[in-house]
Order: sequence, then C-alpha cells, then structure tokens
Amino acid sequence: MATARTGSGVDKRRVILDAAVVVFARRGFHACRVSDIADEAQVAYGLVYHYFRSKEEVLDTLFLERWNVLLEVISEIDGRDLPPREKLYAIGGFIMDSYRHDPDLMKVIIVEVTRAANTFGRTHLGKIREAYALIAEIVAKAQAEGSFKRKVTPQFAALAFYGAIEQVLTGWIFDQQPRAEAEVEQAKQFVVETICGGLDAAPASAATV
Amino acid sequence: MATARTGSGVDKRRVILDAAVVVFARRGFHACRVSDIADEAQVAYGLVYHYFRSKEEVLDTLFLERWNVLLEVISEIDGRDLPPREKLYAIGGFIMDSYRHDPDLMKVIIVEVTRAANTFGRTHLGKIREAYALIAEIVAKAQAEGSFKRKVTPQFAALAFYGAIEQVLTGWIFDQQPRAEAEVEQAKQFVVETICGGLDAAPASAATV
DNA sequence: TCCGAGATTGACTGATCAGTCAACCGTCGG
DNA sequence: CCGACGGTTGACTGATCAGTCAATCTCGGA
Repeated sequence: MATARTGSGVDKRRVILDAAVVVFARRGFHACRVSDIADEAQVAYGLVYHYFRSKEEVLDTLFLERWNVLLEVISEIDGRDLPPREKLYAIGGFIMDSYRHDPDLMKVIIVEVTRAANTFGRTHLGKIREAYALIAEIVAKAQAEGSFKRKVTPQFAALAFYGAIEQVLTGWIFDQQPRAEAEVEQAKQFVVETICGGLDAAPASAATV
Repeated sequence: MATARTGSGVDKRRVILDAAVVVFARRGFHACRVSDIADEAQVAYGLVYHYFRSKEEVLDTLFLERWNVLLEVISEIDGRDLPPREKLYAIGGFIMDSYRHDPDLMKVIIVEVTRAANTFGRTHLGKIREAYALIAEIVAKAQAEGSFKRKVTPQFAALAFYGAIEQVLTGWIFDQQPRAEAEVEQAKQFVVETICGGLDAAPASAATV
C-alpha cells in the first residue's frame, strides 16, 4: 500500500496520479482514455490497473488526497485566534493559492467532482459538505460573539462564500491563463470584501438582528 | 425549421427536447444514450437525428433556448426604475424560480453547460459571460450613482452574486428534493442580503472611497 | 384516386475503450 | 547460481453507442 518503490527509486503510483491530473485537466475525465494516462506517465497501460481498480478510483484518490488537506487547513485556521473576517480570508486565500500552485489539480477537483452533480459530486457529497459545515461553524461563532449579523443563516453564508470562490476559480479555469500573484491577491480581498462588507454604500441597518 | 407538426398536432421536435431534459437530468449527458432520449420521447431512434445533427446539438438547443430568455429578462429588469438591490433580487429571483418551475432543465443547464469547463461550458462561454456582463452593468451604474461602494469591481461583484446563486441551486440539485416555495423565497432574500448587506455587523467603513 | 415530400422507423455499422490476463523482467534472499 | 515474487508489459476481448440509411408511412394537393 505505502509507497512501493523499486530500485529505480520512482513511485510509479505517484507518477500515474500526477499524469492523471494533467490528462484529466486537459481533456476532462470522460473524454480522456486510460491509455492517455499511461502514455503521459510513460508507463504500460496495465500498470494503471495494478495500482487502481478503475479509472474512477484514480479520480477518487486525487480528490480525497486534496480535499482532506483542505478540511484540515480549514480546521486549523478555525482554531487560530483571529477575527472571523480574517479566518475567511485565510480559507479563501488557501483555496486560491492552491489553484495558483497547481491549477490542473484544482481544475480537476472542481470540474470533475465538486461541480459534477451526476457523477463524482454525488459520491463525495459528504466530504464536500464537511467543508461547508466547517465554514458555517466559523460564521456561527462570529454571529454568537456579535461580529457578524444574524440576518442570514451560517449555512447560507458558507454557501455564498464558497460559491463566490468557486466562481472565481471557474473563471480562471475557463481562461486557461496562469494567474499572476497580484490578481490572486486581489481576488482574495474582493471575496472577503464582498461577502463580509457587502456592496451597499449605506449600512442596511444598525440592528444586529 | 419552424414547428413542424403533422396531423396529430404534436411537435415531435419539442417532444424530443423535453424528453432530453428528463434524460439528461436523470443520468447526465455523457452517461445517457440517444436511445434513452428516443425511448423517453416514445419516438424512433432515427427521428432524433432527423431533427438534430447530433446528441450535442440537442443540449446546445436546450441551453440556448433558456439562456436567451435569461439574458432578455436581465436586460428587461435592468431597464426598470428600481434600486439596484431590488434589481439583483429580481434577477436572482427569476433564476431560482426557474429552478422551481423546471428543476430538470435548470439542472441540465447548470451541470452540463454552465459548470462544464471542458465541454459545453467552453462552447458557450460567450453567452454565459453576457449574463455576467449585464449584471456587472447594473452594479457599475449603482456605484456611479453612489448606492453601491466602489471597493470591488462590478465584474467581480457580478461573479460573486451569480456564484452564490449557482451554489444554492447546486445544493438543491444534489438534494434532489422539490423545493418548497418558502425555501426558495428565503434563498432569494439571503442571496441579496449577503451580497448587498454583507455579513459584518459593523459597517466596514463609512467612506465611499 | 394517385403522387410526392416530408416524417418516421429501427436494424446495422464502425469505432471506441475499459478492463483482463498471460507472459516477461529485475531483484533479492538463500 | 537459482527460484520466486512483485512490478511491469501490451495485445486482446467484450460491450457499448453515436450516427447512417434504406424502407415505410402519412397526408395534403392535383
């Protein structure tokens, strides 16, 4: 199970996973063939089936690997002693930085899993919603301590926050261009500013409820 | 081209389109077969190819039909003499009502087109971005007249607004349950409240910048 | 009544691919 | 030096489906 490596010192399982990211990102999960993955990995077709039971298991593995990291990071950020607005900034920042560092992987996760309601999205619904729940938890605490209004449920706020982030990433994915550091930084600020600060010039109401 | 109907009085092209919505929503575009569409429409396999050049053209047709309606509605709403916040409410409301009235069609449009970066999303990028641009226009005008802050670009505000809506719909799509009127109404208000009012209890800053 | 155009049918073709499997290879312990 | 075992190979199989097409039907006009 763990890191099989022959004399050559190369973990072929890892090579296959990395190749799959490239191929899934380029052509999409459905449009690409298992032989594309094997070719990209410079490995024989059959080897993919030595390490994975199916093409789907390759995607599942990629998604879970990364999503678990995300869940841990969110929990860790939640644990910090920070104002809620900065917690959200840190979470949004982490996700957008992830895209900057590995656009292919994030593209695959978003396009093929997170937004694929008929296939993998449904399979991993539980995992995906864990992230929403964690974010909602942050909002709920902020409301309890009075730094966020109570006009909207924490669950909804989490949805809107994450939705805005994914929409930004989707825009980048469609564009296909590598993102400049400054653009990513601005997006991070814009997300928090929009969700926390709102668009209205005049505060809608001074009341906390 | 226009509404071919035989003595029976039934427009088979329409029947096929409606059947496709059901089938695409149930199994997804890639997973379903053309014969599923024909079966659902109670029509011979070949008839699908009499009216459409390919399976893809069926989806394209469904998307364009509905998206053009959306674009017209947004333009119409923009033309009304309403505060920007209410314009956004009307737009979000229209989209969410569309889901309530025809969840299958909206599911297909969102899952198979709007969020499919590798396939149809790319094909229809232009159309999709027209919607963003129209919304951004509303925000820009609101900023110019001083009712919205200038902290965020109109383009970004449009992205966040639409992203929040789509995320709500995606949640509904995953849930698979029909939505109650009250729930839809609350979602409309929550979207506008979050995007326009923001989560912060205290106004971030009084200055309009 | 007869004819032709368009609507409708569904068997068939050609291509594509996921997944299998039997053989091969390299390494390591004995 | 040998045997065995896990890693590695890639040709092959079986199934699936999009799209084609020639035959059949229906109906309105002459």
